[in-house]
Amino acid sequence: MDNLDKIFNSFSGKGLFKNKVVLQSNYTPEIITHRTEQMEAVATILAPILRGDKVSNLFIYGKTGSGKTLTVRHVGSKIVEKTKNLGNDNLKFVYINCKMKKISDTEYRILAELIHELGGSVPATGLPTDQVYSRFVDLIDNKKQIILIVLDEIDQAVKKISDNFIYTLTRLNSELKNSQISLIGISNSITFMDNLDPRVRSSLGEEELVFPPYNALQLQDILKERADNAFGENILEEGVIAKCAAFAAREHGDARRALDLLRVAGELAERDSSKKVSLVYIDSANNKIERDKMLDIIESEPKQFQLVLMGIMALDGKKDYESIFTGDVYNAYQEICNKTKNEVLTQRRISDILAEFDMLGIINARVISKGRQGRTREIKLMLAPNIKIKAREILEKSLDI
DNA sequence: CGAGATTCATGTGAAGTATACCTTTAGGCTTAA
DNA sequence: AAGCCTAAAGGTATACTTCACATGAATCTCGTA
Repeated sequence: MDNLDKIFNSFSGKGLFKNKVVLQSNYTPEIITHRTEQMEAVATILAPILRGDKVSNLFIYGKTGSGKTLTVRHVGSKIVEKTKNLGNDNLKFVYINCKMKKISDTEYRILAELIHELGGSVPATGLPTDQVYSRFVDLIDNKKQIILIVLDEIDQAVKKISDNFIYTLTRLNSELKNSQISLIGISNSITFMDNLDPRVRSSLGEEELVFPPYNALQLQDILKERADNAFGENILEEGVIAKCAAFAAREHGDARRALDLLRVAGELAERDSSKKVSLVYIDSANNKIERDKMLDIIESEPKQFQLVLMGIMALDGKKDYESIFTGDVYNAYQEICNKTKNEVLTQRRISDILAEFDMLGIINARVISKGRQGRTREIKLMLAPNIKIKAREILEKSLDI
């Protein structure tokens, strides 16, 4: 039997999964475990919508994977359903994730996305921003309705743009004759509100809600709940769920992470044509997730960013480099540009690119002063060895080296 | 020997430039009555 | 005459450049004990 047969066989038999969708991150379960309190709180705040009243703006904190998005969407869709049952269609529920790079990292794009979600359309660029606002107003204000806008990862948006975007949005209410806008902001940084314009803070923070992270036991409950649907009988080895929960609990109780772990572990086991998901698969799953995330980021980076990264990788690990400095990176980068016939950018720009890599966690850079030898960034490549190799392959392929 | 002054290599902010799109508008051409 | 197409004019976003100034500790300088 050759390898292909083996691969196909492992898929043709009944796999380990009964229903894999349940473990995917965009799946919305019917029952949301350990979040009843928060759901009720959100519901209470949103309830006035049923009487057609405007509701307070809501602000929600909580670490990633603490069920914020899930809860809000769930309550949102319930309330939309409810209003429909009451014979109204005067509620629009719009969910926007400000972090998805393609969609929204400028005021313009968020607005465009908003309009798009509401059934309108705007070009990707070109209009004066205030024109876009007036289009938005036109679109909304043609009848009496309530617009409930959820801005997920709002801290990202504010960081990239500025907080008067939110201010404008809240102020829009005074321009609207018929409809009303309510905002729900979701953020995973607790400190986010602190450095906000006071006016914005007071208008956005009319109601606040904190989602505490799940602890390991709660994570276990969530995992069990879903694993029952996702896997067949007796597929999971004893302690698998506990281990997933423990891993995720270590990462500030990230439920999404826990589910991913379980799913990937299942996939790996299946690929091995194992009959069971055993504990070791969780470790490999953990590595794989880490790696895939990084490699995805690297692959989708623009060309110049990749060139810079290539420069860093060329220096990384060389004996004569105790630590890497901006100037070294710039030289290596120039060399690579010349070799690959790419345009060479200024050092100023490279400085910004390095700062962005730092944000992404691909490198760790800190500004140090070397006295007479001036000031510079001390750069460390933060990729695990096995990732480095893969990353290099990806870069070479994409840069055509 | 110690306090300031210097200095280096870059960080960082502001403002400007080039390019790629977008809308609006006006003029010219086609078309149908 | 109405309708349609096209090109020019006037905007914006994005990625980058240019210019100018800010930094902060090792090192130098020089007065003093």
